[in-house]
Amino acid sequence: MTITALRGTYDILPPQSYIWEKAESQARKMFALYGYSELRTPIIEQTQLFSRSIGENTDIVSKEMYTFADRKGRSITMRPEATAPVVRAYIEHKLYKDQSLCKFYYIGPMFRYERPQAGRNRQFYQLGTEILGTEHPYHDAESISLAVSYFKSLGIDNIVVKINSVGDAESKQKYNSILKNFFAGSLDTMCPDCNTRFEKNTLRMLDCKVPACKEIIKNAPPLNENLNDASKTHFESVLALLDKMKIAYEIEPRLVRGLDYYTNTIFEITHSHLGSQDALGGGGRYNNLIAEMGGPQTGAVGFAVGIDRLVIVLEKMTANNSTITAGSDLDLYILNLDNALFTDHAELLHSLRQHDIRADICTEQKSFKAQMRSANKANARFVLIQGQNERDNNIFKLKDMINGTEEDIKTINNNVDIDKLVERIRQS
RNA sequence: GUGGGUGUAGCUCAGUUGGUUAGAGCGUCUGGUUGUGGCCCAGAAGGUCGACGGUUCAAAUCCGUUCACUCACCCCA
Repeated sequence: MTITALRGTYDILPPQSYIWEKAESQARKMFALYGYSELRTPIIEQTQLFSRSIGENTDIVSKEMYTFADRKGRSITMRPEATAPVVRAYIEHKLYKDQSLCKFYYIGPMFRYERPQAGRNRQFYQLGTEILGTEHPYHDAESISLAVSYFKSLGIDNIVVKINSVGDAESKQKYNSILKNFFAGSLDTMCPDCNTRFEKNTLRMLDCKVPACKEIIKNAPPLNENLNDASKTHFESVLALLDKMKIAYEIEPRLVRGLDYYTNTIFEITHSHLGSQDALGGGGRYNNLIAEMGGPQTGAVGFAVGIDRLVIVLEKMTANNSTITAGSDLDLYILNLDNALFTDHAELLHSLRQHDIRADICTEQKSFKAQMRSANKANARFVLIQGQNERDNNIFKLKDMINGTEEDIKTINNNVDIDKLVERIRQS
């Protein structure tokens, strides 16, 4: 039996890899534009980091983590998300001492042990940002506007920004008890999931899709009417900034996220071309996490984009119009017509590449026609032809593959004037 | 973890009520007069029919088991 990639993991082959490169390089451009610096954290961390930050009772921690014991019996987990590691690094290196505000971005693989489906894998990729050391509503709005601008810069339309506020710690706690009181009487008519959620994460009952539960949820006291003044003001400021930036959004009072650390603003960006896993990105504010993890009491906000899902959308776009194309074309392809000349050609190839000419050489001894076919397949702009005939006449032939013409390039002792040749190739 | 769908050539897929040597298109390779690509034409290579077991004179086809892929639930990016 041949060895295959693990379930939920996959190889990214060309030409698909060009789409990934494009998505990532465009992200780096946008992050630079908005003043973010890259922060790379390890893929493995102490298990505690995630169980404490994301929440012991969340789905991610309770059933989806890649956790194992290392050779000394320590519990190690492959990161299921990047916010906790970034916060850990922020605290570990006391970055809050350098400046009041830190703006970071990250790009890399994350791991969750789930059943794979459209747009969901066990090793998946995220790019995202975190702004640490701020409670200012502007930074909530900037996170959203950055994500939206990034998608637009890739030519993606049809995105929907969904936004909500879960309020600060005080509001969350208060609303939680209001909800418990409300649902307590109806538990026996609600689904098993809702019954466990009632104990572990009451907020998420609002998100249930079972029809019978929905009926009951409809009459639940809405989240946004139970925010305290500070939370309400913060949320309104965020919305006002989005309005100023002309970023469209939908307020989703039932939007709840499955990570415990969120406070105040939470948001999600969805796209209609995706399957049932339609969230292209999401994020929110976490004002208490840094303090809970042993840092100063200071706020932060961030978002993450699922690159796998983004690539799905981009692929569907390129199927219609080819905005993003593969780019492995050659400037020059050197034929191999006579073994005695091969080392000369290899030497020439080497110096052409040192002059930034994209070039390659045929190493197979096959027919002229077959070598020309290879040159054509490699999408070479020019083909360099030299067999014994040309060698005897002290020339190379340079064939233009677009119009089919050939010209002679003079050689002395089978050396060309490399600068002239480079210039000639660049002209086209 | 639960449920549905699908496994035949490198890729996309045909394959009759079980019946000779399992096919097509695309791709690959080689030719179409001495050393010239694309287009066209010809030919070739390439398969343990996902794996294992069963029924049968005979299985890609029927049955069982298993694995993988895929979609959905849960949840998330």
